[in-house]
Amino acid sequence: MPVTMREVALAANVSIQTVSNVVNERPIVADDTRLRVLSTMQRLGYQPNALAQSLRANRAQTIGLVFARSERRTFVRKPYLNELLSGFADATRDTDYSLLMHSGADDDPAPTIRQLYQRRRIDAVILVGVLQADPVIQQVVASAVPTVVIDLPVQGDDVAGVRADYRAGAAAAVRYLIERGHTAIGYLGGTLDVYSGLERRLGYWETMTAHGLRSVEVSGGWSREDGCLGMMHLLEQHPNLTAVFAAADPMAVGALEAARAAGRHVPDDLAVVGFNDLELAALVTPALTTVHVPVYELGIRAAELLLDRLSTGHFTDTDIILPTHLVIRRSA
Amino acid sequence: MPVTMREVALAANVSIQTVSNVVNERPIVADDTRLRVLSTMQRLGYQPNALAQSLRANRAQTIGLVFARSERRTFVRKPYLNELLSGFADATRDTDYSLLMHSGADDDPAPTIRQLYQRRRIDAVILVGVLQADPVIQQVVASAVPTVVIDLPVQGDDVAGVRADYRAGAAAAVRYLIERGHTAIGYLGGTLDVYSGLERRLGYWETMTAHGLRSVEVSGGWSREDGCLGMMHLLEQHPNLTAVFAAADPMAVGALEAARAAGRHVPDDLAVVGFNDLELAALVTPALTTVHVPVYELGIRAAELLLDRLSTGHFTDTDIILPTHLVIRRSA
DNA sequence: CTGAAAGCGCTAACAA
DNA sequence: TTGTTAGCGCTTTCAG
Repeated sequence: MPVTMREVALAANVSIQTVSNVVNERPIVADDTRLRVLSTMQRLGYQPNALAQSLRANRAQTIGLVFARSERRTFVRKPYLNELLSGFADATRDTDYSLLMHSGADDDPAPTIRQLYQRRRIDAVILVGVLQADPVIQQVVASAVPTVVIDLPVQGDDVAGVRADYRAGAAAAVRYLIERGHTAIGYLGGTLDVYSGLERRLGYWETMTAHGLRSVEVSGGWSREDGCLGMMHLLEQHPNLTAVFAAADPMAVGALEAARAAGRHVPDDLAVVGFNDLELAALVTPALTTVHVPVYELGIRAAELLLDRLSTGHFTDTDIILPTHLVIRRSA
Repeated sequence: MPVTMREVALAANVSIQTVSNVVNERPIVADDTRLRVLSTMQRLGYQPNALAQSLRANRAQTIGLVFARSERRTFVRKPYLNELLSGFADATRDTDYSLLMHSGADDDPAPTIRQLYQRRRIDAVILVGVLQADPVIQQVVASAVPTVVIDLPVQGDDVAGVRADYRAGAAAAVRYLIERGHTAIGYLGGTLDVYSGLERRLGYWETMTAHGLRSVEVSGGWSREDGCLGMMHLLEQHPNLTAVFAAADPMAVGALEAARAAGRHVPDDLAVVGFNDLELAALVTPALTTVHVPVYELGIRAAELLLDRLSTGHFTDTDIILPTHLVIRRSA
C-alpha cells in the first residue's frame, strides 16, 4: 500500500539511489532527472519512511518529555505545564524533531529515560518537575543522555538547566513592598524541596536582611488552602504585619480569603503579593500583584538549547536564567 | 556502542533468532536456553532497538496528538488541555504506545496527519480542538488514519468521537435555576463555531422553552472580558434578569465582575452559573456554581478507544458521550 | 527446538 | 552523474 523508493525509481526509470539523492537534496543529480523524479514522487504520493531513515541514521529525530516521579501525578495538571508545552511545541515546529510524551509504567524516570534512549526512541530529553535533592539527576547525568532540566541548576557535558531568576523576582517583590513603606512583611512559603521555592525564599530573606528587617515565615504546601491556613497563622502570631509575600498565586488567593475573614481589607489594611502570574492572578478580586515568570519562554529556550546541542554535539550554554518581573495590580 | 541481538547471540552461544524468540516471549525456547539468554541480555544491558522492530513490523507504536488549526495558537494554553493530556498519558502508561506531539510547520492539520501517518511516525491520531464546520474532518475521514476526535460527533470506520454531554449539563444548570424560582434567566454564550458551545446553547434553549420561558442570549467570545461585556449588555437590556448562565467559567467570572460593578449582589440579587468547573471556579469569590465536565476521563476514554481500535482493527464504539453534572457552590 | 537466509526501506560507499 | 552492493537491527519464513 505505501509507496516506497523502489516504486518511485521504477516509475521514473532511475535507480533507487538517485531517488534517495533527490529526496535528500544532494546537488549531484542532473536537473532533468531531478525534476522527473520529483514529479513522479508527487504523482505517486511518495513519503519517505521515517522509521527506515531513523534506523539507518541511528537517530530517532525525537525529543522525549519526561516528568519526574515526585510530581508525575499532579504535575501534569498544573497550568505551568501548558505554557511550557507551548514553548516546546513552538520551538520544535519548524524542525524535523518530534516530541514524545512517554509515560512509562515505571515510577522512576531515570530508567525510563535510559530505556527510551537505548531503544532509540528518543535522542534527547527535557526533564520537568525534578525536586532539589532528587537522585534522578545523578542518574540522568550518568546515563549520558543529552538532557535539559527545567528549573534546576545542573551542568555537565550532557546536561543543562533552564530556569528563571526566582530569587531576583522575590527580591523585587519585597523591595516594592518596602518602597511602599512596609516594614512588617511576612512570607508564605511552600515546601522546601523545590529549587525555585528555595530561591524565592532566599530572595525574600536576603532583601529583608539587607534592609535590616526581620523575616517572618510560615511554610506549608502550595495550594490555596495552605495559603489560607498560613495566612491565618501569620495574622494570629504577628497581627502587626502590613504585607505578605506568597510563594505562589494560589497561596496568595488563599491569603486574600484569610485576610477577608479576619476583617482586613486588601490592599489598604494588608498588601498581598503572589508569585508566577498565573491566569488566575488577574481574575481574582482584588487582582493580584505578582511576580511574572516567563514560562513559555522557558519552554522555547529549553527546546532550542537541546536542538542546538543535538546539531552541534555540545551545549552552547549550560545554565540559562531568564529574568522575572513584578506585575503590579491591585492587591499591593 | 549499543548492544545488538547479534552480540547477545554470540555471547550466549545461540543464534540471533533464538534471542529474538526469547525477547518476544515465544514459548518454543528450551528453559535452560532461555535463562542463559536472559541473563546474557541482562549482563550486556541489551535493549531491543525499537526503530528496527517498528520498521520490521511496519508499526510506529505511537499515537499522534494533533491540535486543529483553528486553535493551534491558543488552544495549547487552555487548562482543558492539561486534564486531557493527563488522561492520554495515564491511559497509555502501561501499553507500549507512546504519544507524539508533533507541531508541524504546516498550519493545516490534515496534511500533517497524513504525512506523519504515511511516514510511519504514527499509527493513529487523537485530534483536539476542531471546530464544528471544519473541513479538516472530511479530510481526516478520507485519509483513513485511525482517529479519535475530542468533542465532536463523528463516525466512520476509522474515526470516532469522544465528548461530554454538554447539552444535558446546560439543561441541568438551567433546571436548577428554575427550581430555585428563577424565570428570567439570561445566557452568556461564546462563539457559535464550537460544537460543545452549540450544545450548551441548545441545552439552555430547550430547557427554557420546555418551561415556557423566554430565552435571552448574548454571544461573544469565551474570555473573562467577553463575559464582563456581555453581562453589562444583558443587565442594561434586561434589568429584570435574576439569573445568568455563562457558557464558560472565565465568562462567569467576568459576569461576576460586571454584576458587582452594577451594584448587584451575587447570589442574592443575581445568580450566576458557569460551565466546565475549571480550578478557577472554586477560587473566585463567590465560588462558582458550575457544570463539571470530566475532561480527564475524556482523555482516558479517547486513548483507550484508540488503543482498542489499534489492537482489534475496529472501533468498539464510535461515539462516546460522558455525563456532566452540576456542582453547586455559592454563586447560585 | 534451533539455525540460516531473506528482507522491511533507506543511505553510504564505491564502481561504472 | 548514475547504478550496484552492502548493511542498519530486527523478525519471518523454512530447513535442519
